[in-house]
Amino acid sequence: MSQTATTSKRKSRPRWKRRKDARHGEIVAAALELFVERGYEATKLADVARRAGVTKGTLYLYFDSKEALFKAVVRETIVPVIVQGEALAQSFTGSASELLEQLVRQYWHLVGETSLAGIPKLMMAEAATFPELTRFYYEEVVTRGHRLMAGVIERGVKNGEFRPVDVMLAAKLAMSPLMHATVARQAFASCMPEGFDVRAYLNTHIDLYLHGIAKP
Amino acid sequence: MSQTATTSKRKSRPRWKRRKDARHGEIVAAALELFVERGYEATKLADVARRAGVTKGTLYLYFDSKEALFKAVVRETIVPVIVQGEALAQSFTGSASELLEQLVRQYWHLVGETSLAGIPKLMMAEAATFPELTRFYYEEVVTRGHRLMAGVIERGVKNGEFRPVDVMLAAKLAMSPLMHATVARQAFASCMPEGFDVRAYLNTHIDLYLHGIAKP
DNA sequence: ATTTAGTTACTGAACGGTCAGTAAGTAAAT
DNA sequence: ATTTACTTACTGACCGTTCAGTAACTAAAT
Repeated sequence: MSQTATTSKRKSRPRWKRRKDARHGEIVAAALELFVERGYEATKLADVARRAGVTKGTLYLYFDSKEALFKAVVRETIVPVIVQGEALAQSFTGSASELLEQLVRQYWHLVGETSLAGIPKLMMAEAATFPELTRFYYEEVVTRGHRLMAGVIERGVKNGEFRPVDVMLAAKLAMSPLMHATVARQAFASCMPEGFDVRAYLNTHIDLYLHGIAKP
Repeated sequence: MSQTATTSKRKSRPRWKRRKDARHGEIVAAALELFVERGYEATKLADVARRAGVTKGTLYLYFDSKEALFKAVVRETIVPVIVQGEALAQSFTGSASELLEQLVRQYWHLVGETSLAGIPKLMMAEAATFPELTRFYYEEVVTRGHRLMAGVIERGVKNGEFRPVDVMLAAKLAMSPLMHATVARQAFASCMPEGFDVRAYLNTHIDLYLHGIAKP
């Protein structure tokens, strides 16, 4: 114990910095990772804090409770994706088939292969525990996503590309292989050594689906 | 307080009964319900015990630990379903299209609308926490289910009913709308007042899928 | 039949580790 | 010198697990 613990000696760069603006986002990002990895209950706030580069007490300067942090994670990370999808559909000028394919691929690009892929699994797992958040998610993400896809299919039905179908059901069936792949990949990642070929899976889905719905 | 608590007076029926043979199954059933409702961590053994009609201590006469109980729940409830599916495929004599439709409907009959519907959601949610159980589930349920369906599709390809496709991918795509519906219904039950029409969903899936894979 | 000695399924209370939340104190910034 | 972002040390409740004790049952002995 020579002089290590002495604070008297200046010069050593500060042990921590004040970074008010950055903390919120960093904590949410850290929490997202851990909630996805371990689930809500099994995630310890001390671990979230460490991964975010702060200590537990700091979390409570930015979030009221563990539950509030969880809700922030879901609300702040998922909605932007839907907005992008809606923007794509808005600006697209090609056929309904092409747009449907674009949306499927964009979903995978923006969600399936990013850290957001954990959110659907997380919501499924914790839905019963947070009814109010679940309603938010169901309306602002699930239903909104289905409506987006239903609009595309309706376009296709109206212009004669697609058979007349229940557009809402057809929309759900266009999405469900994506959703299930997203969730299953999270859960069974360790069981799929060099995991299953997503590109081929998406191609086959698009192929089968468009054949299935196409007018004969 | 007339004479209720007196033990001196015989005739009052016993406060509890010895029912060794029934306990195991009753505890597993209670645990399944609660694990599905609340997730593994949030499920308290005291609640499991109460629902099973015993006390906490009794659980430890039948299971070594909370984790052991969880594993027993998954292993003992899900495997029989696969066995039934394989039996159906074995004995079936009609076309591949008809068998595929039968399997889809039977899955929903045996899993989707029974208490077993909670298991897939549970496994997705807790997979990361129990790697060894997850491997078991992935091999004995997921992969086995996919192989079953792949066999049916291969039949259809060989006898000319279906287009030549990657049978394993096509199998996954036949199952994924079912799996996703199973999980989503568990999670969003409260958000779907008088929930979505499963019969129509299945019909549309079968229709779109068989049109998609049929030889032109 | 009734007593009695023995077995075991089950209870209930207590223990000890864990962790969300808190508050007093410290150091960075202005 | 003052403010405040952040740390550190602490608390209280919760819950999985344990185990000494008890009540239900069994059958041998009378």
